[in-house]
Amino acid sequence: MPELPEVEIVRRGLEPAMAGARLTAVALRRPDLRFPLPEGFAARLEGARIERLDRRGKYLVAPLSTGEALIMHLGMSGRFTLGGARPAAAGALYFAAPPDPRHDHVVFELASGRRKTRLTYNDPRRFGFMDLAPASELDASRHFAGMGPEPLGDDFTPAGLSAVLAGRRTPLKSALLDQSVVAGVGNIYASEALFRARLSPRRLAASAVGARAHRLHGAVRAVLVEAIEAGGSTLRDFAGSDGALGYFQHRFAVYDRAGEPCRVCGKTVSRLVQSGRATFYCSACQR
DNA sequence: AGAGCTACCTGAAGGC
DNA sequence: TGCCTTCAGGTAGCTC
Repeated sequence: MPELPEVEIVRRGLEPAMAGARLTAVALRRPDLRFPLPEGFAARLEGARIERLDRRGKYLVAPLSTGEALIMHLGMSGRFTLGGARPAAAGALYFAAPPDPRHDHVVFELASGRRKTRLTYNDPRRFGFMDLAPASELDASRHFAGMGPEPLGDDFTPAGLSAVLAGRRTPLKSALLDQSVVAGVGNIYASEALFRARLSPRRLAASAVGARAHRLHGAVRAVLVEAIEAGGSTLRDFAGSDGALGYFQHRFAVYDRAGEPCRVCGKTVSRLVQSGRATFYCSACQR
């Protein structure tokens, strides 16, 4: 489900409830998500105060008063439910979903002063995962070592992008999905960014250097910023913290639009499969 | 070393 | 209506 924009929307929704709160209890419905949870997971969390809620690529990272950080990845279908009061729209994060015993895997009890909140992690496909790592060595942790620059940060530059693409003999679309090239771009926004950059997804990555990399750099940033501003993309059931649905999907230029006319030139949008994932593009606009 | 495939797991949607 | 197949926003780990 979530790529960088959706994870960022979730982060913004959860942060007010999580930052500064204390974890008073952690309940595990099963010993693993996609991977086994780390040894003593609940015990290492209980009693800790959450300092902040950060994002790195598609990961959420919560540094704790214990010196460890809670690392969370939503996989394809992970979602958080905050509170326990009223149903809202179905979503990745919403207040008070009905209990789902089959897929509510982790339940955090939070306390801020005398206010208590429940945060539930639900994940039908169970591709998501959680981990703990020393907060001071996060960059070296197995999840973040080798991860590329944050696309909205200063470390992501046209020259840097050009340099990493230069050595890659893989289709440009596949390179964009590689989290070591740039963090947080997934299948939707890879197609969308390539359309904006007018670059073919089939083009060899090594050929997208110089001015082309410059265009791609700008396109990646623009599409991610706009998607965040739109509250993310709601394909099935993603929603923000207040239950609001993202609406960026209405602005897709090519994603999931195979057979429909290109919004720029009118030619039919094409679909192909690269590295096992669907790619959408306009063969007239993108070269 | 780098690139490409498969596995992982469940639910939704489409075809018949 | 129901059964079957296909597809889905993720990453890790295996092959070549």
